[in-house]
Amino acid sequence: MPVFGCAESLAHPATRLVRPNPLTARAMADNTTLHAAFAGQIHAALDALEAKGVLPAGLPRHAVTLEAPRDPSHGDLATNAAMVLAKGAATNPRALAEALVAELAALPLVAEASIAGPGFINLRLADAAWLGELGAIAALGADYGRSTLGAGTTVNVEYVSANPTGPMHMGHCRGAVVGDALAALLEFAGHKVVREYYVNDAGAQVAVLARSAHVRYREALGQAVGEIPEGLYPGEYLIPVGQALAAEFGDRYAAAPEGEWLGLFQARAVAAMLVMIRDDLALLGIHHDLFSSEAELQARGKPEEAEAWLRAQDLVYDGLLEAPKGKMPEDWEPVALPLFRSTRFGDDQDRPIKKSDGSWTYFGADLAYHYQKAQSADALVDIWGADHAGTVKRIKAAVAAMTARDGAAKPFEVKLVQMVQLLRDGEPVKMSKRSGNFVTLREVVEEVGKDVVRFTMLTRKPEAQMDFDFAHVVEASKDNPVFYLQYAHARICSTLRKGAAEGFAPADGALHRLGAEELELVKLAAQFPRLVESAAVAREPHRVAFFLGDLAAAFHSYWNLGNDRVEKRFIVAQDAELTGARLFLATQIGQVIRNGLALLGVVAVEEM
RNA sequence: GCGCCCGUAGCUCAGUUGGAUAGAGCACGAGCCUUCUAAGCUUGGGGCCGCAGGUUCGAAUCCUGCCGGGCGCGCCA
Repeated sequence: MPVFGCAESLAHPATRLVRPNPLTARAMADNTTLHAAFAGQIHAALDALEAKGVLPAGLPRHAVTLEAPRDPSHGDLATNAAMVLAKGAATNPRALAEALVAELAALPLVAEASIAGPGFINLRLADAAWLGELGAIAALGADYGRSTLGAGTTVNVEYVSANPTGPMHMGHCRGAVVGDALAALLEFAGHKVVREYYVNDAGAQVAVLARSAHVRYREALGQAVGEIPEGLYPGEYLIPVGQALAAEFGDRYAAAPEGEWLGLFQARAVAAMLVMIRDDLALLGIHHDLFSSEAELQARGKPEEAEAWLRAQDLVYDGLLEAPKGKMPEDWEPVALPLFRSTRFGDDQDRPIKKSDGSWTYFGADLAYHYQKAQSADALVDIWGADHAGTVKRIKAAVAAMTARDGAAKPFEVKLVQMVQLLRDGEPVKMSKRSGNFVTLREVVEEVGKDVVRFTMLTRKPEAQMDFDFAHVVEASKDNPVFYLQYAHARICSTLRKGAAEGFAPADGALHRLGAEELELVKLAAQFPRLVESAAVAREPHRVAFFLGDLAAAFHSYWNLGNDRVEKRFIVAQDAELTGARLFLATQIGQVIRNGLALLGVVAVEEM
């Protein structure tokens, strides 16, 4: 991440960056992380070089980075400043690095500053710097890692948005979890977040739902309906809907023409489906702030408004729809339809916003819907299944066009979530849509548990395909990342319990007693605030899961030192001072694990 | 045919948005339990980062073209 890029300046206002020594107890209380503090120090050092005339004033610093080197032997922090700025300073990287090192080495918490390779500057921090971070974790507790990066701007995250025609199934699961974790991550990173669900209650699908409910309604009235007709939803979940309709309306609509009951049954059935969907989502701990109805959007004339404005801009015109590019339908005929000029924004062809019967296409309404969302947010994120990848360009085009209406176009991203293949003992689980025999979210959550489902969905980057094997995700071994992480936390808790039973409490009075191995653990945990920020910027919650895996591994590794060396155990009975410091360390590592798991919506268990 | 995603150890995947000698788990080999949970840890071998060019101080990462896999390509949603 650029030290002085725009994200960084949002997060850490200039006043903080120029503070002479941010690494003080007071700075810690302000939630200044070590990383942010040293970004400021480098800035200050470069200013000093400018003042001395070593560096020309005003060189762009956006490419300057400060990061923890991959190889810990290189030090705690590294910057490429000398390499990046050497050309502009008309000198070579090493000469500039030497000048910069002289400035940085003088800082109180820098133990060592050295030049490496082509001109990297490696900083090794004093132990006190890391021990201070341990104190910061304790002071901030559940807020450790919380960032001001988002600067209070509002991000609307739309996720799930499954058609309200049945229960949630596993096809919806990954997007639901990724969206929900992303929402939590953005909130933690300082954004206001709106969690939104778009209810497609206006299209052909919900008419089919209403007809299906009507069959179940007649069934509830005692009619023999036989097999559910082809093309309708056969699922048994509509039986109670039919019963409720029968109880409410008696036989009034049993033989009535469709026109008399379709709208009514549709509304009743959609409402019932939404109750069911919310219950299903609640099983995963997912709660949206807002359910937006497509039918309502249309009733308020929003698509018409959008069309009128787009026509005025010549972004919608009446034209001939191009033939589909793939396999050609036999009944294809060219028709004139109102088309949005998405080709101007890189799409392959212009896209219809209305059907030939005058009703809105999904896209036509969706365009107006996104404009509606943009009015109350600074940025939009949609989480979609990969099967909708083909429509990304048109909606991005539409949002760019529509939001330009109010000034600059709003940032808008579509995150595609790839398919999950369900396996049972290595064999694909067969799903037949025709019979309505899909694996529901509820079944899976009830079988393996909420935490397992959520964590597993986040153990892969969203755009990579994933297998979900029922046997593997509940396995109690280190092969299973959910378990591995929970086990680390449970170990910490059991250690604290045992310590308490023996009369020891965590204490920060003698943290200097902690050795090199303990500091390694602290250094890793201290990466958490920066990780939160980079994961939020990238909109990638899975990074939190991977970080926690690394932290758990480091913890288990440290723990096992005690196998061979009794003096490295957390509880050293004859040394209360050291035990207090170690238990303090354990407490704070546990805190970071909890904070990370909280972002993922996973409960940290205290014993297993 | 076109668009999007993916291609990294035998397998499953990370890779800090362009940084230093590309990492972890599984599997395979060798070790560690009188213990705060061995449900764990240590250690060894294993790589043309799909291929070929390009951009620059520097590429697994960015650009172009191929190859292979997945998803999609009606006025459906």
